[in-house]
Amino acid sequence: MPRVSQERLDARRRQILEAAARCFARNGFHATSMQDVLKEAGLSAGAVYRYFAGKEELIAAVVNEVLEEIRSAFEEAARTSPPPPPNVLIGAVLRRVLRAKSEQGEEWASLYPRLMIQVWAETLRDPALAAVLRQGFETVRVLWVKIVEGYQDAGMMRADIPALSVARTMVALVQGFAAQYALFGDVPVQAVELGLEALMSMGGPGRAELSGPRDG
Amino acid sequence: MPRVSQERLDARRRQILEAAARCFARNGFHATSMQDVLKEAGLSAGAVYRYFAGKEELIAAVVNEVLEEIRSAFEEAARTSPPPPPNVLIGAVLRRVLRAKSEQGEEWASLYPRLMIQVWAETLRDPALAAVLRQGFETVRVLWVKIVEGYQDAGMMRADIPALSVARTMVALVQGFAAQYALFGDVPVQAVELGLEALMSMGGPGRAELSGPRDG
DNA sequence: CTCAAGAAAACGAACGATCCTTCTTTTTAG
DNA sequence: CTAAAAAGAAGGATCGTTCGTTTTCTTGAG
Repeated sequence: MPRVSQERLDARRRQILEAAARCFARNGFHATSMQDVLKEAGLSAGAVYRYFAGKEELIAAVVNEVLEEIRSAFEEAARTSPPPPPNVLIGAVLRRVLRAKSEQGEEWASLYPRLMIQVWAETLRDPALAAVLRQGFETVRVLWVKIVEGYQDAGMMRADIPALSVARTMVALVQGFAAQYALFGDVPVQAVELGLEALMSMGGPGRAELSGPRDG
Repeated sequence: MPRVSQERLDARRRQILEAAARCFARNGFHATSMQDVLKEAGLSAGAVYRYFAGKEELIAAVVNEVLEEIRSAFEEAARTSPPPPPNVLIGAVLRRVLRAKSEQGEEWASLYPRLMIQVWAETLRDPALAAVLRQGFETVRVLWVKIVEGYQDAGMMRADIPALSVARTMVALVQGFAAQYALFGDVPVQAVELGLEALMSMGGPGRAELSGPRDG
């Protein structure tokens, strides 16, 4: 049985996957050709097609890895006990995603944020992927809703606002900052942490006077 | 001079542009073929190529329209006097972008959010577009920094945090919510407004005790 | 008002290029 | 030495674009 060792197979597979991920992060799924991936991986077509049935499967593999990474970042941050305030929580998720370069030490810090945007774009044209993403966000939201309810029960936050809305807002903040990071790169995570902290310091504008910066 | 009337030419051009926008929002820039656009517009290749030199120019035109729309949404909201609190400001931007369907009454409410994501994806592979986007966000941030400084000067917000960080955070919130809207569709703008209002009610967690949900 | 003339606008088949994939051959590992 | 793994040229399909032809629309004369 002259087959090659299993770790060698796994290594080849990961080599291809990471090369594809770099290409996709650079040019998107549909603007990168198979030959781009082959060149980036330093392999031939025959080699790659032994590990992946086609381009779609390659895309799916990268997408799944990205989603798994992001989902786990949200969940790990949510597992922190006691639950940190929102700005710290959001900072933790972002740092986790940014730090998660390739499995090995890798160059590009914004690889996952970039891939995340590509995944979003792909989600718009693939209902099945949209369902997966929806499910993932649902899971995360459930976790974060509990944390928000914790804030409210402890009297740290107004309790007359649905926790779901707050959780969605916090997730949106993570998404938006990650997008900024992917697009412009030069944004420290501390900026959101501080920015949200400042917003949190504004105190509820009561229920009636939303528009007056001063009251008379 | 038997040329056709100018409005007819403009109408054709917009017909093509809107058809392309719908296709791009549905499938992304590089996964939609020219024939997809031709079919959506109900025109032939010869007709389309009389108005646009090629696919790249078509993409550029759609991209510019999207960026213009979003930029103006940010700027119009910033022009409100007196400056509303952050949650209202953000809500205004989002409602403006969501309401801006096609020039004419159109079907898809999430057309611009969808295109925005496609534009982000394209930005990752086009440095020139990245520069344009960076410039646009820079302009918006300047406007919003002034508003934030207004909050701080009025004593509504902690003044020891850079206004730039707060502005970036608010923009990130808009971006993130728009992304959620494009991806899942079923999110009312009110959710962010309320969510941020709740976050604003948390009161600054001081400088030392960030982790304790209760104090002893 | 009718109608023909001419130019612009639209058509759509066809071309070269590129894409993804396959398959035979060569190399490599056990 | 053998079978798996990798190579790389070739095939079929699709892409963006061009270009010769047809249709449409404006204009000016009758």
